[in-house]
Amino acid sequence: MPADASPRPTIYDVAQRAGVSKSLVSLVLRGSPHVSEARREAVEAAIEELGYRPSRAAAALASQRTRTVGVLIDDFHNPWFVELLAGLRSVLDPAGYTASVADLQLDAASGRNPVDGFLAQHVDALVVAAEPAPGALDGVGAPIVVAGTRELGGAQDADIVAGDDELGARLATEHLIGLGHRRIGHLTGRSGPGAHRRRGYEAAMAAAGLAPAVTGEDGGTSEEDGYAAACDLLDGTAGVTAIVAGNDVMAVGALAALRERGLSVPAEVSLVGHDDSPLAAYRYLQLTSVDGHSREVGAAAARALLSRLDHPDAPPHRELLAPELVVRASTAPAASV
Amino acid sequence: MPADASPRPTIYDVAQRAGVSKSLVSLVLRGSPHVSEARREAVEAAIEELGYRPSRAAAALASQRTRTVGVLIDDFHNPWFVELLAGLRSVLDPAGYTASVADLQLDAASGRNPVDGFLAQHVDALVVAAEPAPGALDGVGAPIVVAGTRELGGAQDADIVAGDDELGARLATEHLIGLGHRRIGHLTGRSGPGAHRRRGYEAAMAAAGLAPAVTGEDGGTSEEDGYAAACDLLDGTAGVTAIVAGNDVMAVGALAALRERGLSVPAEVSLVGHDDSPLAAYRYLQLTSVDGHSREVGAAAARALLSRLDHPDAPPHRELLAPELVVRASTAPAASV
DNA sequence: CTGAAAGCGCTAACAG
DNA sequence: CTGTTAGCGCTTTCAG
Repeated sequence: MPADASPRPTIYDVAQRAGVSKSLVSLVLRGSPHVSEARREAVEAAIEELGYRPSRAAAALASQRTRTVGVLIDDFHNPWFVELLAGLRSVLDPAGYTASVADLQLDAASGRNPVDGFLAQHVDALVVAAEPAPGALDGVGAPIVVAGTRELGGAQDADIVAGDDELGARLATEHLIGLGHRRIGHLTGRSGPGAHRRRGYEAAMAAAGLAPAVTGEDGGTSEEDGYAAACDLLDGTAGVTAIVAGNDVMAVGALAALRERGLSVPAEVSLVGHDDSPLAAYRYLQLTSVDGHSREVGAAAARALLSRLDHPDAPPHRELLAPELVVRASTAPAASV
Repeated sequence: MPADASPRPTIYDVAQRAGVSKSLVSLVLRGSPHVSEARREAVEAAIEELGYRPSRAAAALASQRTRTVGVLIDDFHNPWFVELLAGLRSVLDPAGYTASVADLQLDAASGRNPVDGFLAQHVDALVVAAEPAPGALDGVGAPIVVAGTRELGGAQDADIVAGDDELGARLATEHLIGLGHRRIGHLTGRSGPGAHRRRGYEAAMAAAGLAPAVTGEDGGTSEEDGYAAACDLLDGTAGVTAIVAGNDVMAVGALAALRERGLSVPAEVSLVGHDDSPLAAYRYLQLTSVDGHSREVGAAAARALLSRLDHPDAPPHRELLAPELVVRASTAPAASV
């Protein structure tokens, strides 16, 4: 008999070793309550001794479900997704689901369609934490929950869980107004959250009877874009004493623009970021920022997903979580002139 | 024609629609050359019309290989992995392999063992871009390549591809020495790369006949740790005019410590980071940093993986890529006293 | 509660 | 080049 290299033990081997039938092993694996204690232990012992690991592929094929949910991230470079993912997993894991993550940018770079990948993988559901191209989600059979953003790429019946970006920007702006600032600018950029944040800023300004000043509408949301938008703002509008940036990275860009012009933060100009990323907490930056509670958003999205899986025909679930302003050292009362 | 709900089309449906046998469809899928042009087109048309997607699960089960490689990341918060992953995928994708990514931190948080997950998934190989706990890699049947670090968690026969951290730190230190600095400190931290970087720093200092000053050996490698180590260095060693930080994030921590002490960068103290992360390139920071070429490391690791898959018994492959110093605005000639 | 039997959708080894 | 034949390892009826 040829010495087989390492024939992975199968459920069959486990059954034999434990002296039971394969079905019983399968039941134990799935945690069925209809198994006697003695047999369960025998099976578990056999599994342990053999180093047996159930084959996902076989299980998926037989059960027609993978217990895997695909998570679509926009860009691994934007650390925003980490907390979101942690939140998702905090409820998906205990429920026995596995998260499979893909990055839109990376997939685009290799000319792949991540949605196709997930479909080939037979994911049971999709979490979209990105703004997919319109139509990219068409024909996905699985349930979809859009997390962290409110743009559904044509998936009209998708569930949505996101932070209330509009409210977040309003909080930031009101904080500045409360500190006595009157000429407050906003750095925006092309993106779903960006549009909502801008609206929040404008609403707060209008409510206080102040004139809005927005720059960056034609740009993106990177550090570079933040720098450019801040330059436009500072050079175009006189007497700005406070800035609401579209996100933390843009705020760091603004910091450079301010320093270039000899304006100190927060003595001369106050600055608020958005996302409360690790960046904002760095001692060297100490950015006041809006915490969107992404972790909670992730957890809520996962709960929505689970309930959708149970009730495929329930009406779309739409949930907006309230953000919170984290005040650090980049904002201060307006200098009394 | 009855409107079928959505029984995913199978290879069988495709065959029928194209008027060929299932085997032929399978051949087309695998891109076999032994198929006539006409039939290939018929099959492709049928696939298109039906919206057919091959089932990974079935393919994996039947072929006993998943064409998937598991990639173990240390922490999604550390953006270092993004380029590494991009490099990996740039060669894995064209070869028909899929990368499945797991984060050690996240998995630990949910009490999961990522290696187990990959094994259950039947990955064909493992890329370890992290420092796994000793023994965590025991009993993995699949080939392992350690990427980006040189610590093999007990996987003695693993292939290794990494940046030459020792050389990187030497380059950084020599750059500073070349600028006329004599009292140069180093901020280290507990980590594999950290140890190598420290050695590089010490070697360069010794070669120049300078006394080393290292702090942070008991800490980690975060911004906070960098701040603490910098405080220790500045308060413990008089006249430091340059600092080699263990990484960029630590360098940002050091920036805070320097500012606290009224020391300006680079006029009074020069600072070098490591990793050339996006952080270093921010206009507001402009950190001179060591670029480890992670993208290239990733690509090389993937190549090593592919060749290992072809030659399971080849001797271990060990490859160290040379890093490069990126000079920005945080370093300047030592003030002539 | 347990065992037997029938596939899930695909690949692979052959014989036409 | 094509069709047939077996399974891959597991879940799932369905009888015992």
